[in-house]
Amino acid sequence: MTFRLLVNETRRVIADAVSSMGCQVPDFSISEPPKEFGDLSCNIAFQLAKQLRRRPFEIATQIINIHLKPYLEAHPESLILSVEPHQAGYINFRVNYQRLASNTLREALQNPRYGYPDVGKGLHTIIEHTSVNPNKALHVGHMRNAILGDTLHRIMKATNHHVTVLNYVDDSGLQVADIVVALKFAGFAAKPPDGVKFDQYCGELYVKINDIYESNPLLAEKRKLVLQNIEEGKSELAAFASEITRRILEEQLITCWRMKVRYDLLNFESQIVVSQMWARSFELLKKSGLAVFETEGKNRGCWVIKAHEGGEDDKVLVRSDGTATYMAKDIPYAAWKLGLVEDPFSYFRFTVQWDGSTLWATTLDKKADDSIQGNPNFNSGEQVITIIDSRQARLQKIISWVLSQLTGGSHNQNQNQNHRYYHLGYEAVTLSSETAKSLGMDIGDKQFMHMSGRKGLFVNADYIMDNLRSKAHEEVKTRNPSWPDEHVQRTAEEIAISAIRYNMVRQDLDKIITFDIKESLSLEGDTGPYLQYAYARSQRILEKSANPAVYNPSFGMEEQFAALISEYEVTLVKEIARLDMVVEEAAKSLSPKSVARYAYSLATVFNLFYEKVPVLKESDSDIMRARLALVKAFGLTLRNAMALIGVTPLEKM
RNA sequence: GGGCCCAUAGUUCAGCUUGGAUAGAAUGGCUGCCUGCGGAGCAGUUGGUCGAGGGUUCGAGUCCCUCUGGGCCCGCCA
Repeated sequence: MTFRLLVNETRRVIADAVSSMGCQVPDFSISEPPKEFGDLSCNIAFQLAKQLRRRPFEIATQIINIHLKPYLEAHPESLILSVEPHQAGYINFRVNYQRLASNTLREALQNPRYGYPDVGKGLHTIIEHTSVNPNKALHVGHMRNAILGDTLHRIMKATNHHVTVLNYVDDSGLQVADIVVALKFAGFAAKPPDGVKFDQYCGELYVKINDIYESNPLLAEKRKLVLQNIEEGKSELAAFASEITRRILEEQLITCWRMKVRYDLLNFESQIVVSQMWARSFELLKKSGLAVFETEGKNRGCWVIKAHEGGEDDKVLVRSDGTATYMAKDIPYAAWKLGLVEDPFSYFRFTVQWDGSTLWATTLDKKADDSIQGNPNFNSGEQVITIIDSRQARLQKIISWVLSQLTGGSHNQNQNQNHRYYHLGYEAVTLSSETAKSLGMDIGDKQFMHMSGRKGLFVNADYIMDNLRSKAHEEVKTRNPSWPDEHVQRTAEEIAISAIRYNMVRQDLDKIITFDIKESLSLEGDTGPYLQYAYARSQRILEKSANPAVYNPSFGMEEQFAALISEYEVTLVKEIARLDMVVEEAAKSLSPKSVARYAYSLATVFNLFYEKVPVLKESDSDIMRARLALVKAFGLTLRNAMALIGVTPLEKM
């Protein structure tokens, strides 16, 4: 909190100074300079140089002498200690470090929600992620989606958004029919071999049956029959299909929960289809003039969305035979998320998840409704974020535009702040040349290969987690030979999950992740376990300190924080002070990676402190107490940052 | 043909939204540091025409334009 206070004060003081000089206040930045120049730095003099036709250094000197120094004299309570001009033209500030340390550490020690600013003010935010077709097991590409979505959910929740997480289940498509054909008509065993999860088994059948279609037109015919049955929804085949998708879905959820991902609601496509939501949405589109019936041209007889910007084509919504296209089917769901159509669903408790929360599911059976007491209010989001890979960007852009028209705002100008639909896209996870080779694909000179579920070219999510766990198991075992194996297993699993979660969020969304099985096994350097290790180290110090009460803030030891003056302590305090600004930025710009970056940086700064500054071996007991408080505050801060990215704090590892 | 994204050290990436002080990590290679609060760590060293060219600016990795290379998208499929 306090770093923000410092920045705010600095910004305000400078703006006041400039306007009292009779100048227009231009855009200027407050940033952290290389440390020899101070704690904060301002470029205002550069920005004014042109307007005033004078050298930046002169301007900086004038601002300081005439305005800033008198301000500091008049305000001894300021967080700013001193201010200096630099030849180059910067205005450099030094912070009143004792004040910063005491404010920061007190806050970090006392506030369990330290670093979680109220950005959302309760804004209802709907996040959809995962949404894997229920015909296969998750692969590493799905992991990126689920982990990204879950991390975003954690960040939004921490910043006081009222978050609802949706997982969309497309249970009525061709991919589902394929599994039914494989099990019913192609002679594959109904049960997977021992040790193979049902979703994984079906994923294999999906590959095989698609191969078989090419040489067996009879089965291809069966596929059409099955699809028809599924869509009509009454037959025994349809019941079988829904049984299969439910079983696959349950297996997929086990994998997701293993990654510490959670949801609030499952939406089933089949129910959206029969709920009449499409018909209602279509009425809305017609009424608003967004859907246009074509009487001539290549789309004659279709309802289309007209192109509204360059480079786009008209988009067919309803074919000339009256059926809705794929994109059209997404509109009612999106409209439902925003509360633009009446909610046709009842809700029932599907199951309880790993974190104790209830996972709900939609149903059209009113008698099955569990939601009478305390209506969960899943839809009508004020802000809707849909996480799908960037290949869908074009369609999502159209949907987003259509919805912005329906809510009466201009999407681009955010005129309607209360109904916002965002597509959060991210680049693909591809396989490295080495990993592709291990799957039997030689890709020659290419750097990477795109995965394909249908061709069987993918790396299974559970396989990766198992691999990581066994690697972590070895490491834990050698370091803790006396631990019971069950405890080693549990710890190894936590390390594995943290490693993969960190790995999936640490880089930017628009960067392709080239997944390499061997590289993914790293537990050193810029990884999740690095954070856990720094945390565990801090906890060992606290555990070994003779009197745990020494870091209790109620001892009135704030003045003692002034003893934390080595550059390592100062750097650590300043890093701790930054968390809430980082989290705010992450929530506003939907940027999970910023939190990962920060956590890594915080852990690095602590490791440096750990190396250079003795705590338990310090002979001055006042200084030791202050350092213990710093270590405690660090641990709490890192823990809060790790919680946002789903990296588990471990006492020992 | 049209649209979107990427290009920074051998490799994987920060930094670009909001231009500013010697471009930072990790990893790999080489070298040190455990009778010391946990060596999953720390330190040193190696390694960069910030894809190319132009422009704007007092100042460009960052903004604009062009080009090159790579990826994705553009159906009355889903």
